[in-house]
Amino acid sequence: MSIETLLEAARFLEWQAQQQQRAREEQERLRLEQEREQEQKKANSLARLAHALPVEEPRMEAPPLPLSPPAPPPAPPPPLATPAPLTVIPIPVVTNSPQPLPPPPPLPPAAQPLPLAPRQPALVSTPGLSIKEPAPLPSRPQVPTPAPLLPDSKTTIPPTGSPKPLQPLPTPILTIAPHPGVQPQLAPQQPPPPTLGTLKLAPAEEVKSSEQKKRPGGIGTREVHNKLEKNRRAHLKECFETLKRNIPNVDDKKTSNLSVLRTALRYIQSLKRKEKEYEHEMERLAREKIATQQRLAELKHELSQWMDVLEIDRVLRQTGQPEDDQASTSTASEGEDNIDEDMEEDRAGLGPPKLSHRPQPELLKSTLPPPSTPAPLPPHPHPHPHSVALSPAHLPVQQQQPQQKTPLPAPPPPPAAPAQTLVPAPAHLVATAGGGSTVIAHTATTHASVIQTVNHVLQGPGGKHIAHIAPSAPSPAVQLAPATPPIGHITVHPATLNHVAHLGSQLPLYPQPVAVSHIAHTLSHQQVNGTAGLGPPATVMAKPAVGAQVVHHPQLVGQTVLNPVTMVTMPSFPVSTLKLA
DNA sequence: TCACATTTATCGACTGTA
DNA sequence: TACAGTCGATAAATGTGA
Repeated sequence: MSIETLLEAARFLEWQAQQQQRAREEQERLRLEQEREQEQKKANSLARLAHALPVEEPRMEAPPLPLSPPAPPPAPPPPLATPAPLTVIPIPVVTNSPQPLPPPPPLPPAAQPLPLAPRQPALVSTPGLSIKEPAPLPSRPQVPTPAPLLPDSKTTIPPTGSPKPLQPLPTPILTIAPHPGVQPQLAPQQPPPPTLGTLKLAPAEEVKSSEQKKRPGGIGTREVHNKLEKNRRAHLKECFETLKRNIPNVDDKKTSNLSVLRTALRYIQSLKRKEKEYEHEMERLAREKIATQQRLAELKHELSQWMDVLEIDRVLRQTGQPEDDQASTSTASEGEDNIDEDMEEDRAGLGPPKLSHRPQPELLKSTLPPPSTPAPLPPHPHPHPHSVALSPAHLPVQQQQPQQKTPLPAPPPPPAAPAQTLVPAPAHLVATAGGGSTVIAHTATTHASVIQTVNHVLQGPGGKHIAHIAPSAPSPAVQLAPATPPIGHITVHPATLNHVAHLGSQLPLYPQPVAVSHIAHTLSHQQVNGTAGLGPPATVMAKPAVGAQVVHHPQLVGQTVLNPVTMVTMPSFPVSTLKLA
């Protein structure tokens, strides 16, 4: 059992390779046979036809049909393809031969009323000759077409095992129909060429055997059985040879069947091992591919974020450059002159009508991240420059400022500020973010602490300058950007503060006085960057919402305020986003 | 030439299928 | 139940190396 299975398995593997070779051989042989038959035909004159018409005609017809067309060149290709079928066919041929024979017309003359006559030739001829010659003819045309090994192998297996397979063969191919009748005839002709050792039986003996065979329990059955057994052994031998051919490094003749089986077993096992190895390799490569793709996606995502940041910076620089000059570029060295200028600027920037003209989109755009990338910023591995401004690290700098109390003059309510002063200064903040201005942005819930910090820095007499920012509700900034998504980072511009102050005065949202403290004109970018000397004394402007107010902190005059402080109330957003302690 | 191994042939029994 | 096919046992034939 196991041996056969192994044998078949190995045969299947090899069968493909051998098919072509055998097909060629078979093709050539078929050609030779056809030619021979044709020659014989020709040799046999029409006169002979009278006697042998029945016998010869079938021969001629049968072979010619399949062979004639291929004979020139074509015949070989299809039939040749199936070597295995050859082995298979033989067995079926024998079995079938008896049955098909009776029907054919040629038989009647030679054979008696009994079917014995027809059977004998078929039986005798088929066993020996049929095994290789007759079978190949019909089978080849069929097999070649089904190129795939499996089908062939399957076909081959059943035929060998039982006659039934033969029937399928004839059915599929027209050639088969003639085949059964022809085979018996072919057998007699081919016996000489076949060279199969099986043909020991003389025709006469065959006849006897057939007759006896018909007798129940007679010798004929024994002979038939022997023939069948011989065919079976031949087929088995063929299979071993096929298997041997498919096994590499096997001597053609010095290996016994047993050694062939052992070698085949080892070979199959090695192939299985290789297959597993390749599968594992494929799995590994697949995993690597997935990991690489994930990494690529991450890098792309990161790159896109950076591109967004760079784009924002670029826009800010383009739009905020003037503001830098006006607001942050001013230095303490400019002295109180700057204060006046700032005041004027602030006043100019507070104009409500101007506010409407103010390019809010730019402001929003500069101050707020694009809607598309709102959330990512906080978690972003690389903190945005703006976020640096929020870093609490800046607060100490402010706290280090001299704590001098300065009376806060009550400035008159700021007139409507021109829109020009509202130039968004995010660029300024960005530029100075590294070590410059500090923007204190906070929500309503956190602003108090910020204010305290500022007050601490600006501790003035009476603390009148303390800014008070509306605790809740949308801040002016929010109003500026009502539809803005949650803010990931905050950028504040003095001009915005102006807006805040102004809006705070106008909007009823803040019943309480709203003030924005802005410490500006401390250091220019250059100063911050160390490219310029200390500027004029710092000034602190407190701009109460109700009645724009600029608070001048003389205590900061002459002080180097590295981090201009601006405070603004931002729309509420997760406290976690605030980096302020 | 002999011993051994392998292959081939034969026989009987068994199994599966129509 | 008959038939076809398979399998195991046995003997004969064949091939090969000492």
